[in-house]
Amino acid sequence: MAKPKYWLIKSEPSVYAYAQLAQDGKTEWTGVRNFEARNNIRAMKPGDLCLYYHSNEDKAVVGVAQVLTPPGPDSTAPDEDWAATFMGPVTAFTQPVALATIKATASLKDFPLVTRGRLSVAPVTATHFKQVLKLGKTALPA
DNA sequence: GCCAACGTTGGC
DNA sequence: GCCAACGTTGGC
Repeated sequence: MAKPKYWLIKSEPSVYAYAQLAQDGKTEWTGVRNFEARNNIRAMKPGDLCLYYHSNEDKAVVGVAQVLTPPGPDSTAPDEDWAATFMGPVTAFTQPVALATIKATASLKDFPLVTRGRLSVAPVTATHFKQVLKLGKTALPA
């Protein structure tokens, strides 16, 4: 498979937590209602890896998800021009990486959670992705 | 629960 | 095409 791209996706744990994704095995990632986030979804391809951030209650990156399908229309808004993909679980972090930790890490100064707090789907560099994995004390499954 | 940040909308 | 008003998000 081609080299994956990396993303940050956000969800409120009370709406759809990572544990729910792990339990479901896959879910349609819907509800994005922001043009920039939509365009980011449209740039996704199967095999891309996503850091999964819990906003509000947790304020921490808690795991890694992966893109399962090419982006298509958001089935929750069939008459509007939005996008969605199916996501599957990859691994939960051994240790969640708190927003405060990310903000306190100099090399993550440009991480999208810091610079673009409200963007729900954002690209992440391979370097940042690896750093967050390390902070989460987690390795990707082989 | 408050408020700051920011994206979107709509009037001009 | 600008910009003020508004609504929503999300950290604190």
